[in-house]
Amino acid sequence: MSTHAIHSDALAQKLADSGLRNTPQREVVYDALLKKRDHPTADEVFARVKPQLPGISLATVYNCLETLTQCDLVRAVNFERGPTRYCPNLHQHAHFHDETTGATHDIELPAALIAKIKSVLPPGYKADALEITFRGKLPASR
Amino acid sequence: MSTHAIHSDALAQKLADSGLRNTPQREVVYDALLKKRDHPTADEVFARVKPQLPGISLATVYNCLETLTQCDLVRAVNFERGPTRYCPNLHQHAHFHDETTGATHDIELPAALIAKIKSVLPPGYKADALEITFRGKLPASR
DNA sequence: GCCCTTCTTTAGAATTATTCCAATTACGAC
DNA sequence: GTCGTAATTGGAATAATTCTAAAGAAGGGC
Repeated sequence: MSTHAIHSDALAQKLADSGLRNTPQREVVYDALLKKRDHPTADEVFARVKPQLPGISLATVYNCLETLTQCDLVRAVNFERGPTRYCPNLHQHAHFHDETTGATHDIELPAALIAKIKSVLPPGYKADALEITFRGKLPASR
Repeated sequence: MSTHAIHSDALAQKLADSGLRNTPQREVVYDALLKKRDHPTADEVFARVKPQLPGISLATVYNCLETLTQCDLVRAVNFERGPTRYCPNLHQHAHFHDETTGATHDIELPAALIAKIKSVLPPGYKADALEITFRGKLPASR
């Protein structure tokens, strides 16, 4: 079974779990995120799926991204006031936002560190989500 | 010397350092942030300063907040797609965003932990800024 | 297979937060 | 005082996203 098929199954499964239908639009949007993991914006996703589904609308892309986020297949990421970006990496991870290129890199976080960070919360605080973002410049040589 | 005067001096000083002028608008905006540290939006700041300076415009509030941020007197904070919020706490700290009330609480971070977090970055990555946000629910009893 | 209900998609209008712009207004230096 | 720059103002403009109403599939029960 190809990687694509595995992911496609995961999509169908997760959608079914939430009582939602699998549609061509949702498939191509999810596919686009998996194929190029550069944290695209909704607009960028729209541009990427258009060739495969010329009739798709931007509103649908927004709908699909929202649905995928709800199903925990995709994570929405925000950097300051910029447009929301989407990331199919479900692993708990941080983001490094390169100010020179505007690119975003995933930074894996050891589970122990995450636990340690959550432990600074005062008693009674319970975190459902933890968002960690670095901002900086990468040497141009990369 | 009152706390206010100290802060007012800090404002004048920092502005002068950047070759900027101190204006009544900048003073009341900064004052509003210091007086009620609940991470207000630009709109909220606008509403709070209006009584003291009825002629002030929303554009000016945005300008002042931007200026204060540039001078490192204030930090701009973003939660997902919401409006930018402003925080006069310059201490390195994280934010806890309470999903029930929408309130934001500052979480102080030990310097050692910050260092540890930064140390997970691969070689070559240099972080100028680090943003840490928790999202969750606080017991209603608070 | 057909009908009914529900879920999706679509195009375009509407909204929200923010920035831009051009025209005053206010300082500070000389 | 005058001049040049900086700051403020109101309104128009923009960007990203959401809303809305209508049309289009898709299953389930018969």
